[in-house]
This record gives sequence, structure tokens and C-alpha cells, in this order.
Amino acid sequence: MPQITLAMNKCDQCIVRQLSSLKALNKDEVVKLANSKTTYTIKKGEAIFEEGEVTNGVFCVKDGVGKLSKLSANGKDQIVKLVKSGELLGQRSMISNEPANLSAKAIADMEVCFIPKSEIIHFFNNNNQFSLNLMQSVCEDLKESENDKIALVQKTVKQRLAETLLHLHEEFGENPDKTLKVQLTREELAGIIGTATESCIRLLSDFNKLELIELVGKKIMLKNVKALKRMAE
Amino acid sequence: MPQITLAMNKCDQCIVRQLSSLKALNKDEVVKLANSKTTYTIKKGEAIFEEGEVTNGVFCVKDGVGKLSKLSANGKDQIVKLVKSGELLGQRSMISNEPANLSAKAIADMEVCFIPKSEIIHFFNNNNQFSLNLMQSVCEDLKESENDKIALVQKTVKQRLAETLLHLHEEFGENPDKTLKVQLTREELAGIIGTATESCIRLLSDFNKLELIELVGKKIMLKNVKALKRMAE
DNA sequence: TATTTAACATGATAAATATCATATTTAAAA
DNA sequence: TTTTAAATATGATATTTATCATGTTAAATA
Repeated sequence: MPQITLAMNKCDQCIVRQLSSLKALNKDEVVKLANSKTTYTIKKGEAIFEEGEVTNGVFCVKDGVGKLSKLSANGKDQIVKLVKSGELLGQRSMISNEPANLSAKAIADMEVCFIPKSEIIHFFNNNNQFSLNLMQSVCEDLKESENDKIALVQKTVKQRLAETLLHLHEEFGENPDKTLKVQLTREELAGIIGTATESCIRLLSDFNKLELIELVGKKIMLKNVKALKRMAE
Repeated sequence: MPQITLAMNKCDQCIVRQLSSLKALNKDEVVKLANSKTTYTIKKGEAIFEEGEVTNGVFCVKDGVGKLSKLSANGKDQIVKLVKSGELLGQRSMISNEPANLSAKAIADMEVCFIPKSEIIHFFNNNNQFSLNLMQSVCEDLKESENDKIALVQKTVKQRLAETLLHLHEEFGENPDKTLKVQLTREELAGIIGTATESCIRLLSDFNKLELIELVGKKIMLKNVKALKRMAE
């Protein structure tokens, strides 16, 4: 049965299969997965789904970077979470049986696979390790969200910027020229730390003058990680 | 077997069993639950568990109100969530296999039952409806936390106070004299909306003058729900 | 290449909120 | 009850951050 082997291999080799809750799936389940998935290419700036949309499944991020965000009344886009390759997207809404609470958009060109809800629920009901993994993943998101919430109240914008730069460095790494690999606009960065774009730009300038970072065009290089960490406290 | 019937009834009648994920348990499982639980009484102000503590199980809130909070460096207590009777406490840490990220303290005298982790994991692995319920409950918390996070950035303190007063009214109801049933200090209220205690007090005074609320000693009565809703937008 | 547009940058100012000081009231303890 | 401590209240002020204005640079498009 060459097709089945092919289908299995397709997902079996995938980074999402290796990193996400899906790692708990057995061979048969991976075959089932491969046969039900749909692959999409999302260009930078495009949406995977919008707030209020019913998705009826989850998206596997094979490649690229995405943002989960909510548009405010005054037109500002508050970024709740960044997602990178290996992660699942839309788990929460699917499990809660609700339309998406947030929009998902590509920050860098993305390749994603859609897995229908029926598949996920089937795995959830028949594979304890998978359901535990999925549960832990949502719990991880919850912990992060709660900590973000606390940071928003207990820390200044300056501290949050330092913290966020360190996070971005840790999570996404750096280019050969030592600049941050995730290429965010100042507006997006402001959307993550929860401040006005101008304030974000101003603080980046300050950090630059203090030699905590270096601004290489629109890119950012961390120059003094230790001092940034001290500042984030 | 009178003991077994007794043991089952004990938890079967319980409000937590009726409202939480535990509603999915069958009779045998409820008996198992009743035999493994430990009941505690927590006086107002006392802690159920502290940040950093390993709990190794979950707490069922039978009666009273609790707060999940984190102490900041400057001594302020940021409240992440309030819990009331019928809810479970400590699910996230237990599933993530981590020490508690937050402290849980009683705001009103509480009665709670402790259920060891082994029991919960057993139910999780053997009862699909239970695991789905638990999952949905964590998802609900996540959604709420994300929305809180967005509100912290996109709304003013005034809007958040209006929003919080409405939430407290909706979630906990009112006393016979129409005042809010949850009795929070101004400091705690400030800890929920994420502001300084004085700012919170000042705004309550303003709301009082505007006849949106009425301050009855330390208690708060909502007088103009419609206007509060408009203000929260 | 020239032109246009978007992103970045910075100053000036306004608004929101925190902090400090100090009463006043309420509740707890001696 | 008297005393003490804690919670509430409010004014004055400082700080943080947002907003508006405007200029500069970089990048996209004609």
C-alpha cells in the first residue's frame, strides 16, 4: 500500500508532529491525520482566520510565524501571542465550541495544515497521551497569559519592552548578523507590549543610546542581555 | 453497603459535583472520589496554597469565595481570578506538573475539598466526558485571561472598574439590601482592575457622585447598570 | 529613476495614573 | 469603653504614557 505509507510519512516527518500534542499519535492515527488534512500557504500579512470566524478545526504551523491578535475600537491591534513552526493554532476555540476570539495573521510567510475538528476529537477520545498533551498545551498558554496579565499591571512599558525583546530572542533566535530573527514592525512590537507605537519607538531609541540594543535599520540586535534582564525585573 | 452509599451521597449532593467537570463522573467514580477527598475549612484571609507550593491535586470549592493572586515586588497583590462555590482550584498547576504559579486565599470563609492528583488523572484517562469538561474549563479560563489582558491595554481604569463592578454583580449577585454580595476591600478591587488603591477609591467616589453606584459604608450598590455598561465600552 | 507611500523618528503637549501626605471613618483589640 | 490599627477618603504633586504634529528615512510602485 504505497499511498498509505506516503500519507503517513508526510505527517510523520513534519515538525508539528514532532513538537506539538500530535507527537502522541501512533502510526495508524498519523495515517488518518495525513488523509484528512489540507495544506495552505499564507503570505505575510494575510489572515488564517479572523475574529468571530468559526474554524471547526485546528491549524498546524509547519513554517513561518503568526500572530494572534484583537483589534480595538481605536484601531490598535493588541497581540496576544505569537506562534511559530511546530505549534497548533485554534485549539481553544475548537474545544470551547466557539467562534475564534482572536484573529490569526501571518507575520512571515506561513505554511499551515488544517485538521478538521472530528479528527482531533477522535484522537482526544481514543488517545490518553494526546489528550493530556493537548491539555498541557492549553495549560501552558493559560499560565503564560496570566503572567502576561500580571506583567501588564506590575511592570512599566520600559520593563515590558526589555522583557519582550529577551523573549523574542529566546524563542525565535537571531540571524547571522545577530539581529532578531522575527521581523516585527514597531507597531507590532508595541502591540505585544501593550503601548503606543510612538512610545515603543522612543524606548527603542533610548535602549539604543544606552547600548542595550543596536538598531540596524528596522532590525534589532541585543547588545547587552544582562542589562536587559536587570531592566526587565 | 451503607458506608458506600453514604460516601457516594456525600459527594453526589455536592455543588461542585453538580457544577464542575466532576459532573461527568459516574456513581462508582463518585464513590472513589468521596473516599479519597479531604475536607478543609479556610477562614477569611487564610491561604489554601501559596505561590511556589506543590499542591499535587485540586481543590473543590464547596462554599465561600477565594482569590488567585500574585504578589508584586512593591507589595501589591494582583488578583488574577476569583473563584466561587462549585469551581475547581489548582487544575492548571496539577496538569502542568508545576508548583502553583499563584496564591489562593479566602476572601470569605471557605469550605474546600482536596482531591489527590492520582484520582483526577485516573478520571481523566478513563472518562472522556470528564477530560473534555476539564479541558473546556481550562479553555474558558484561557479565554477570560486573554480578554482581561486585552482589556488591561485597551481600556482605561475607569472602564475597567465599571466592567469589574458589572462582572461582580453578575457572577456573585447582590445582598437583600441590593449591595454586591462579594465583599472586597478597595485594595482587592484595585488588585482586580490593576490600579492603585487610591485611584480605585477615587473613581468609586466619582461613580458615587455620578449616581452610577451608591457607597453603603464599605459596600457597593449598583444604581445605574445601563450607564455602567455604556461606560465599560 | 522618479514618485508615492509606509515605516520610523522625535519634539511638544495633554491626559491618565501613581505616589505621597494627611484626614476621617470604621472595626478590632486591649 | 478606650485604645489602636486598619480601611477609606481626598488633596497636592510627580510620573508615566498617549496623543498630536511634523520631519526623515526606507521601500514599494509607476
